[in-house]
Amino acid sequence: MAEIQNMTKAEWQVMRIIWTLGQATGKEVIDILEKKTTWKTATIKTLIIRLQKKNFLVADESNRPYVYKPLIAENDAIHESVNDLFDSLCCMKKGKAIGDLIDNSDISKSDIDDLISQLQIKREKAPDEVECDCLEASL
Amino acid sequence: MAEIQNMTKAEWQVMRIIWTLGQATGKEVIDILEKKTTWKTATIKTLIIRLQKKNFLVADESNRPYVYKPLIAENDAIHESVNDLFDSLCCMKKGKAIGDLIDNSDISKSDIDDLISQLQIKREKAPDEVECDCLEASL
DNA sequence: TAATAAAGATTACATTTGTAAACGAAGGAC
DNA sequence: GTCCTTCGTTTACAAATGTAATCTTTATTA
Repeated sequence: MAEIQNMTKAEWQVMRIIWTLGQATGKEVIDILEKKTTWKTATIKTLIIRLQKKNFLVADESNRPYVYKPLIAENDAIHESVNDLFDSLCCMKKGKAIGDLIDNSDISKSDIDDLISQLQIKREKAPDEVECDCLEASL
Repeated sequence: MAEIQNMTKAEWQVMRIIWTLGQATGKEVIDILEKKTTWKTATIKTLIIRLQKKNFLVADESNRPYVYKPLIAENDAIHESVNDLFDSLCCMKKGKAIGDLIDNSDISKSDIDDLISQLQIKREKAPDEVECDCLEASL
């Protein structure tokens, strides 16, 4: 039970809108995504339906048009997907990968401050070396 | 030309081995992955073939057994895939997402030091706020 | 050199994903 | 109340992916 499926990139775009608005009708999602993408209405409808099947969205059907609400918090979804990707990286490379992300992301001063203090604390117990695990049995 | 395809998670496991070894025969890859996974030999062979078709691997066929070599550097592949994921996140959330990754990754002291100084430099020009772009046309 | 083992190539098939058209039901306009 | 327009549901279909068996060629060994 509690089928863990994953969200595709296309589905993710739909979720972003609903997360940001808190909830949304199909039309709201469609209007926004037709500006952001080249997708047809029908495509977006399909994505909404798939998100419901995957239990990422639920429709409030008490009124029409239906109002869709997220069943997963944006932060949780981000946590899942980012860590899922990092799980498949060589653990020796993760530090540099994070550096690469920092390079390529806009981050606010206050977030930067948080990251710096987080790193300072982490540093105390950090190992001198992280060993590559690419050839080991585990996955 | 220069078809940009992406590496699936399964394919990524194959590449990790070849990156780590520098190059490898099919048998080497198979031996390692049969320990790490439940995949059958045939499955792993398929993955190797697909990686060749996608131009991530090339086989040196001058001798048998063939020796497979990467056509993309591990760091470049990591760069591609992490940034590709981050591209679809709400830009306001990226700082916290990085914090989450730091929490969940083992990072060596020296990598942490590098990250801290990188952040200190970045801080100078960092904005006070990063605006959410989830509803904007752009993608 | 005939038999066997190993390595590589071909084929297979279900599921997921991208992308969308067509169809049916509800609500609004006349 | 009938007609049109939304909105939601069903169906469609190709490409990618996970997962693997089988066939063929090369190498090894008796």
